[in-house]
Amino acid sequence: MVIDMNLSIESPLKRPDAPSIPQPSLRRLPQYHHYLVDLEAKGIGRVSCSTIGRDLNLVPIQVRKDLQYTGIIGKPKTGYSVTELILTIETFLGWNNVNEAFLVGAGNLGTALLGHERFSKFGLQIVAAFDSDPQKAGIWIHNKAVLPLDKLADLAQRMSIHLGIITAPAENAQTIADEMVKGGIQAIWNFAPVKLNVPAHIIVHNEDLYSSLASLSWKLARRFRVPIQEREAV
Amino acid sequence: MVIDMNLSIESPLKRPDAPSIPQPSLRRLPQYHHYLVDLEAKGIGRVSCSTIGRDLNLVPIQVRKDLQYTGIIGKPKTGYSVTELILTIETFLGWNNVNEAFLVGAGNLGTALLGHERFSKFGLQIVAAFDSDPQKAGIWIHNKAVLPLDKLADLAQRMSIHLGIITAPAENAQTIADEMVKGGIQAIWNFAPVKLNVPAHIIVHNEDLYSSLASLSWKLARRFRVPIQEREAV
DNA sequence: GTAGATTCAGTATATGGTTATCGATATGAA
DNA sequence: TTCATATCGATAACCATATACTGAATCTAC
Ligand SMILES: NC(=O)c1ccc[n+]([C@@H]2O[C@H](COP(=O)([O-])OP(=O)(O)OC[C@H]3O[C@@H](n4cnc5c(N)ncnc54)[C@H](O)[C@@H]3O)[C@@H](O)[C@H]2O)c1
Ligand SMILES: NC(=O)c1ccc[n+]([C@@H]2O[C@H](COP(=O)([O-])OP(=O)(O)OC[C@H]3O[C@@H](n4cnc5c(N)ncnc54)[C@H](O)[C@@H]3O)[C@@H](O)[C@H]2O)c1
Repeated sequence: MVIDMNLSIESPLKRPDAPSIPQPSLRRLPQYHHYLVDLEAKGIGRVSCSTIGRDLNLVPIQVRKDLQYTGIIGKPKTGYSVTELILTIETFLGWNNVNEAFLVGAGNLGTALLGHERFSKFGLQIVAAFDSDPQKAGIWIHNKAVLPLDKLADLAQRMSIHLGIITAPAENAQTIADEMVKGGIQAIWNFAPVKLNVPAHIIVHNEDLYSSLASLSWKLARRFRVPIQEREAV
Repeated sequence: MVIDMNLSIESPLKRPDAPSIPQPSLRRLPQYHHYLVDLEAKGIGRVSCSTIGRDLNLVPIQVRKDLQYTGIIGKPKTGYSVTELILTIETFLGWNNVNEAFLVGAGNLGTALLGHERFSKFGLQIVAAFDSDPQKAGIWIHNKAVLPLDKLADLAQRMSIHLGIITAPAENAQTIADEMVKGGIQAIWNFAPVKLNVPAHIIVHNEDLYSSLASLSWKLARRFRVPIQEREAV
């Protein structure tokens, strides 16, 4: 199983396919992309790592390193073509090709994701939702059909869906993952805070908001608990 | 500004307060917590790093390292007391104290967060929402009042709110952050995919779903693009 | 056209986090 | 009690990533 929990919980037991780009760099690319799209909208044609670094609070060298992984080549003194750079990043990330996805768990979070049209700009197309709640099966949310869960495996197979999104309660996530695997889904974006047991070839990407919350609340707690001078010294 | 973008975009220009615990370890703690709560519910009283590692797909040594940061002390041969460990993690993360928060942007994502009661288990209490849309100001979402944005600064000050959550469109995020700072808010959980400019002492934690999506779609793209043998070799 | 400044690419070093090793200690069986 | 085993805590080695350095390329200004 290719686990990647927010960069931090990649299974150290086995690393079958070490990435050709560091995870941190990979995760910075969308930042650059967003920034570059802004630049392009402003009519700016070329940009250097120094400029990007200044605007995004990163050291220029790191920016250059990150961009190098995408294969872009820049010109000394002038930097990179903004348009070319955007395209290179999009190609590198596979944002030019559409990934059709099924979402399971049409609750609070699921509804939010279903309603997020911008995902389509980044190659993500949620084509249908599934829910075990009979009240929800049959309704439409943000123009997407909500179907009963037992239809998933068959449909995924017939529609060649490769990506599954889990936004159901943690206790049901494993069952849902099993169903997805049965349907031939290759990758799972898991918003439930549990470790999924899936076959080795399945890509699992855990999106754990509690991890973030932990980081945030720790910092906040430290701020109000620890005296200033001690905080600086740590 | 203490920037932490998903572990990966911490500003390298200045590191005023290096953490006494590595970010990855910090982000793993909620995992352990979740797992331990399960164990406790099953009536299991003691647990070792080996067991945790086996169940969570981590090497035991890493588990031990992570737990050591919290200050817990275990007993050789038997491991740690589950209850004590849970309490230690909660205390370490500040989950015992309540963080009251304001949320700005009562749209898709904002509504999902407002409806997530489990946050209260982890010390996060969203007490009110704000929205610039006059249609939304005045209504209630998940039992939380939605107020006009211009009330934020004053209310934050009077209620001593220290945490702000931004779930508004990217283009308005900066304005909202400014307003939060004006209201004396100390930390911002930012779901909009932009870099915020705030004073140095403000903690900013960016939650960038697009980063995750990038990581996921890159892996997926690579899987379908790159031949197997090449993939293994990288 | 040349000097100087800037930035790129490639290589090297430093840092921080992960993994391994070692001795110490608690438990349970002989 | 004594021995075998599992696990802890601390220290050390290792690896991935971040940062620094070097030389070449390009532009601007004179
Ligand atoms: N909402 C948030 O802000 C938030 C924050 C952090 C984490 N999460 C996580 O996201 C997940 C979903 O959260 P939510 O707030 O949307 O919950 P929710 O209760 O609003 O929605 C869950 C949905 O999943 C459906 N469901 C339950 N079991 C199912 C099954 N076996 N198959 C298909 N559908 C099933 C339910 O009918 C419901 O519609 C949870 O795991 C939660 O921990 C949510
Ligand atoms: N919904 C998702 O699944 C998702 C996924 C990834 C990222 N995001 C990000 O989260 C943010 C919100 O997304 P969303 O889907 O909830 O958008 P949304 O359009 O549904 O909601 C945005 C809300 O913010 C309000 N708003 C706009 N300007 C405001 C201002 N100046 N002050 C206060 N409120 C204001 C709007 O009235 C609206 O209610 C965006 O930045 C988006 O990029 C959302």
